[in-house]
Amino acid sequence: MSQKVGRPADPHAKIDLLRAAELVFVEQGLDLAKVEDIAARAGRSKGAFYLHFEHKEDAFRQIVETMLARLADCIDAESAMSKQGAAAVFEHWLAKDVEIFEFVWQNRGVMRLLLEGGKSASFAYMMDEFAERSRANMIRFLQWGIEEKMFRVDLDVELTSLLVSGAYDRVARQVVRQDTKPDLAKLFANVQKVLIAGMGSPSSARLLDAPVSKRGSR
Amino acid sequence: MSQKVGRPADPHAKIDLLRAAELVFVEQGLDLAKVEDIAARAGRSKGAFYLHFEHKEDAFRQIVETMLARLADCIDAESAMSKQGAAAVFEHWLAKDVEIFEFVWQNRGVMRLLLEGGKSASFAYMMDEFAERSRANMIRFLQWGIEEKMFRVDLDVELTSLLVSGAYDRVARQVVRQDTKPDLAKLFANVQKVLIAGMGSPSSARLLDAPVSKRGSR
Amino acid sequence: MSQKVGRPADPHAKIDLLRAAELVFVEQGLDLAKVEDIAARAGRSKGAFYLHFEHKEDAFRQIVETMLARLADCIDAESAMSKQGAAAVFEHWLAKDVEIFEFVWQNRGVMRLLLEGGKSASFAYMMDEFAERSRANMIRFLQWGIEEKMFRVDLDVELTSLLVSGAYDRVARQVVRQDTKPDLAKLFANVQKVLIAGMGSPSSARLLDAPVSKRGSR
Amino acid sequence: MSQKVGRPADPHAKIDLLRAAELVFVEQGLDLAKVEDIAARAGRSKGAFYLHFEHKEDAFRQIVETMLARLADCIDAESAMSKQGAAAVFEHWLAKDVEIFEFVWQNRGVMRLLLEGGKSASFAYMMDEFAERSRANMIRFLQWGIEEKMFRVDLDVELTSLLVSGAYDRVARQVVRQDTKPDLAKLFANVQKVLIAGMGSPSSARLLDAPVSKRGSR
DNA sequence: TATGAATGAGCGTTCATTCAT
DNA sequence: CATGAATGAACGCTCATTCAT
Repeated sequence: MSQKVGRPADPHAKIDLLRAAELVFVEQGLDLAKVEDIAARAGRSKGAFYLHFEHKEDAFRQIVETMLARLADCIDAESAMSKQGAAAVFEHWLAKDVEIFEFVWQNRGVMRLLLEGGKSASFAYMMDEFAERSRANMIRFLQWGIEEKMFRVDLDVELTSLLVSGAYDRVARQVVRQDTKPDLAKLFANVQKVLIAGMGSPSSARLLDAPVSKRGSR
Repeated sequence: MSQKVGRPADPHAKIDLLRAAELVFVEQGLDLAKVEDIAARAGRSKGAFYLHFEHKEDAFRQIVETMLARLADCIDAESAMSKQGAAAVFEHWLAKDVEIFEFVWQNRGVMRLLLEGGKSASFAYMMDEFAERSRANMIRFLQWGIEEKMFRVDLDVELTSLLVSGAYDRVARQVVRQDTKPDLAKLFANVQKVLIAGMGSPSSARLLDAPVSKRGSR
Repeated sequence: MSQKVGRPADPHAKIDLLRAAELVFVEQGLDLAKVEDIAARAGRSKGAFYLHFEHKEDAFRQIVETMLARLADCIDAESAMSKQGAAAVFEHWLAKDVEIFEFVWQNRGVMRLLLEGGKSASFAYMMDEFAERSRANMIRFLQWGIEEKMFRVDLDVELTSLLVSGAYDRVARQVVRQDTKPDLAKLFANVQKVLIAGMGSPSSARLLDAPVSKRGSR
Repeated sequence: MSQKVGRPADPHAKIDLLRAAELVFVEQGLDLAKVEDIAARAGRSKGAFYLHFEHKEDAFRQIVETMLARLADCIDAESAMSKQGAAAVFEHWLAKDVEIFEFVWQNRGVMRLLLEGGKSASFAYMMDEFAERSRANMIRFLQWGIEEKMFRVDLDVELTSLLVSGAYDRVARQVVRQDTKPDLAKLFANVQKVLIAGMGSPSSARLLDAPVSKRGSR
């Protein structure tokens, strides 16, 4: 039954290495990170690193993919679109934002790496794919919201999705740099307000409906 | 005071080198760019490069700083705040956006490098500084706009400036990747509309004014 | 005296490993062969390898030494010198050649490795020792053959042994590369003919007896 | 006229490196030779090595190719086949051998490397090609010699060329190992004698003409 | 000033060998 | 005896920077 199994694999080895790798990648970026540093930080040998990863990029990919997959789960799951009534939708949307950014905060090391471009050419595609996916998500949501009369009928969906995801992006960048966890509930309640109501006062908003050429005719 | 001016070397050398460096940095990223390539592209020698720059990063810094300085000029110059009336302000704001993004488009190579993290560590700080500065600018503008009743009195200035600059950021990222120049005037007219009016339909907007606890009419 | 014999491990282990090692060495050469490959091919562990061999080179040496020892046995055994009459000697010599090259053919993998330099430094000495030994053998044979009037009395024994062993060497190299077994009997009958009769026509041979200075009848 | 040429290339650099490389390759074989050793022996930096060679193998190839090309020139030039009369041919052949082995002696370092298999898998092909070429040369010579009645009419050309080139090979191996230059003229006069006259006494030679089955019928 | 040859630190990866189980 | 995880020395090659001319 019991196979001769030799020195049993240290079950912490890979985890230690991944953790150390995350730290080093975050600090140095993929290209500048030294495998030796990673191994040393994990209290392992360089050889141990190559026992668990094909090469440096492999470790990076594993870290990033794992995190993005979990984030994607978080984002996709149970859409606000099933809710009845604007209030419920907004409430759910808010809760979702809080949940997502909770995750972002927990993983702020890698998230920061990703948001700042991976500091490396060859992995931008991961972030791009993810961004594409999120934006597609948002476009569906906006279209549904328009049909539900929750959003303005004349909303430019493409552009809005771009602006909104940009806005979230920046919030994420801000959050991942914070040393203390911000009050996410409050933060996103406000974000929602700004997004939904816009910046303009009622009079300003009305102004925009006039064609550009007429505006200056004060 | 320097008596001996003489022939100050080939006055084009540095310019040639900077131009070549920009191309190579954009193509390869800071880390992967080879000084030799830069020199060759400039039709100069490697030695000449070190006659004009301390080291590779120095050239990069000069390129980026120059560009950001010009962009900052573009942004700061003659503020919308001097205008009378919302319409005029919006018009000026729009013109400004177009102008800025015209510049961004012209310099999309380096801009892209910056926006995507330089494909390199350690230069994020430049972008950060620039972003900080732009955001300060925007905060001033928002505050002024609120006083002028152009923007909602209850606008969260800090947060809005964050969201808006994030939105612009993303638009910039989109623009620098395009192969053909987008219609900036149209683009930013729409951006303005979304920003000012928000996403929500009137009823939605009203809803947000109620305290969270009251929203669910359940 | 060792009291505890017990079960002396798997008695096949070393044999399996040697067999596998031979295959891998032949395929990859000493330097490029990986201990891991050898172990895997033998269906054993890397540790097992080091239980039986000091190090990689040790296994290689054992393989080669074993083979050369068997080949030496083959060569030394029951010399032609005991035969009566040139015909019997030649016949025996031929039979011996065939036997030896039969062995060479059977072990062409390792033989090739050796003949072509082991694809590796530092093992030439084995081949050298073996060659030295064969040549000594041949020198004795030549001297005996001269005494027996089988070979020319003026034969330069040293040189001839060199040339003949070189010739055999080359035949061996040729044989170990073949994909199908050559007709050894025919091959070595011809070899014998050439060696004994030389290349020259009778007139040419006579010519050589004249001193160099006299040859040109000019 | 005079171009700015920077630090002029040290004209000895490549030569020094080639010489050093030759030594190191001869001592260690291609695989075990360290670029660092080569550079150090040449009194140059590692970088200098890569200034002149693509990679280690490139240097090896240059050394070997250069030498084989010169040797091939030596071998091909002005064939014995143009001579009239066996005496003249043999004389020329002898002179040629001496010339070739003079060259071999001069280049005994690399020659030894080659003859012993390059101690490396990947360059055997060079030696093979060369050997093929030499043998083809010899086959032509043997055929011509047979027509000219210089060689026995029943000579097995294929086999003889193999044996003879093997014999020369071994002589070469012997020569390149010597510490003092052997008397090549004397050596090859003897080689010629053995090759032409064979080893056998006249009676032995006659014996071989009988079919194998009849030999033992004394 | 300008050149480009020369330098050498630096790093990813392999694999023979060791050793805890 | 066996196992196979762990170790770390070793090395080819690159390229930023220096320096002789």
